[in-house]
Amino acid sequence: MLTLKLIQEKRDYVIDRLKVKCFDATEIVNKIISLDNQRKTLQSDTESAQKSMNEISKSVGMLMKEGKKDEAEKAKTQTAALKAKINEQTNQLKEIEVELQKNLVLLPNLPYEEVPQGKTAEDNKVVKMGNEIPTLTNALPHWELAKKYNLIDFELGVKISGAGFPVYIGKGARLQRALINFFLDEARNAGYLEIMPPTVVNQASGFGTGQLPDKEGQMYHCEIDDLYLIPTAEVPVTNIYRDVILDEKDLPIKNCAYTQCFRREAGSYGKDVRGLNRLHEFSKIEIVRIDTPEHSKESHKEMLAHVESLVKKLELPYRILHLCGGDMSFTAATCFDFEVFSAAQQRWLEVSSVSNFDSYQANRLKCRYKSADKKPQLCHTLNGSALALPRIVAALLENNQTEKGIRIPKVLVPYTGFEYID
RNA sequence: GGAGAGAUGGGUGAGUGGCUGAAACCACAAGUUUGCUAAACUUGCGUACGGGAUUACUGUACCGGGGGUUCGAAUCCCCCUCUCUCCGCCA
Repeated sequence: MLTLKLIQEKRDYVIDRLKVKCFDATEIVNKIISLDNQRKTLQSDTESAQKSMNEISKSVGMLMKEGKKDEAEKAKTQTAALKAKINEQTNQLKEIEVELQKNLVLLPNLPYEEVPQGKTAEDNKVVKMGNEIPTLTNALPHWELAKKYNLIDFELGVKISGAGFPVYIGKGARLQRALINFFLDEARNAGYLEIMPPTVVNQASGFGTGQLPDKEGQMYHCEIDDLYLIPTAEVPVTNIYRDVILDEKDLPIKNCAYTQCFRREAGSYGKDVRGLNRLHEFSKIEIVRIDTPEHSKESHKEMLAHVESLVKKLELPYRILHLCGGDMSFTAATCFDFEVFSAAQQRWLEVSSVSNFDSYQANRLKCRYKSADKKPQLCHTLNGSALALPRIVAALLENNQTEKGIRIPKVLVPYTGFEYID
């Protein structure tokens, strides 16, 4: 969430910036400012009452010690009214703070200046394209290829779990493992520390990264234990730094993690969900960075370069989109999507989203850093997929189908141990 | 699942009603000394939100969370959560 300080000091700027996200913040911002001002007045008032109270209490102690019982009793009688006042005001303060908090979480993150104007995915700006789109004849979509070569059994998944939980078999399973190892190795070579986090998290973690309370319905929830299955490794890996004050010299922190990801995808159906296009469970390697405000943009560039190197090495036709204000997520300050072209479906498939959250997420997480003799200040957090497997697999299968089977990109062969799926 | 113990600052850990935002030690930072390193010594070292010339300084709150008793609570009482140990079960 945005900081109070920013809203107080740059009211008009905040409202103006949020217009890029097609969000009219005027009302909420005004409410927040008025609540905060009330809070300040009330707080000063309450604190001065508390001060008097503390002084009286102290004097009672002293008088008792000196054996002046009568005077002590007399002092005690002065406290009742004060106490009532303090109680009442403290309750009011709490109410105001709750209300303030409620309003604060309603405001999306401010988009950076360079974010394109626009409302929908149509307005996203293609900033780069790479690798040739292959021209295929009689190309099969990946779900048919998966059947033909016995790589993925979707029906079996339905039997065991339900739609959206495919079963990978033989070379299909090995391809998964190869991609996971390839992506992790690439990340490690780029300086990321490998983490293997839990895939089930508590409420506090869900709140920290912003899935809760707004996107509650997107996560699987184990009610008995009140735990959530993670929709992305971002959740556990970023929450490592919840309520943490880091040392400036430890930044930037660069972590990566492979996890299974679980998404309910409530409400989506139709041809978009065919095959591997949209799943309830899938594998993803995520890169996460914690950085200083001064360096986070540089970090973001490096992450984009890393993700681009992956799709390049996999020889997949790709394009990079700078998301417009309206299509960006609630929490992002700027975001680039990577899409690969799936030649049989003739569609671009999103395989990565690389975002800078500025201090928005850090403010929720209370993730701060400290330099020499300065006060702690909020970090910037960033993350991106590097990469999500299913759509990569869809594109690999479709684009590389040949007469003699499906060709594995050179860079993956050491990982798969085979050059063709046939 | 059964039984017990515990939760204090970055860490270890003292503290059974006021002089405790909190001893001591460790870690960390700055300085002094020594030819370097090390050692020794000195000093400093929590967070949040306020007030303030936004420097100095200063107020309030915070000892797992919430409530209560009291003029006054880290300390007493109640509830909750979590952690640890032992037993059982088990990958």
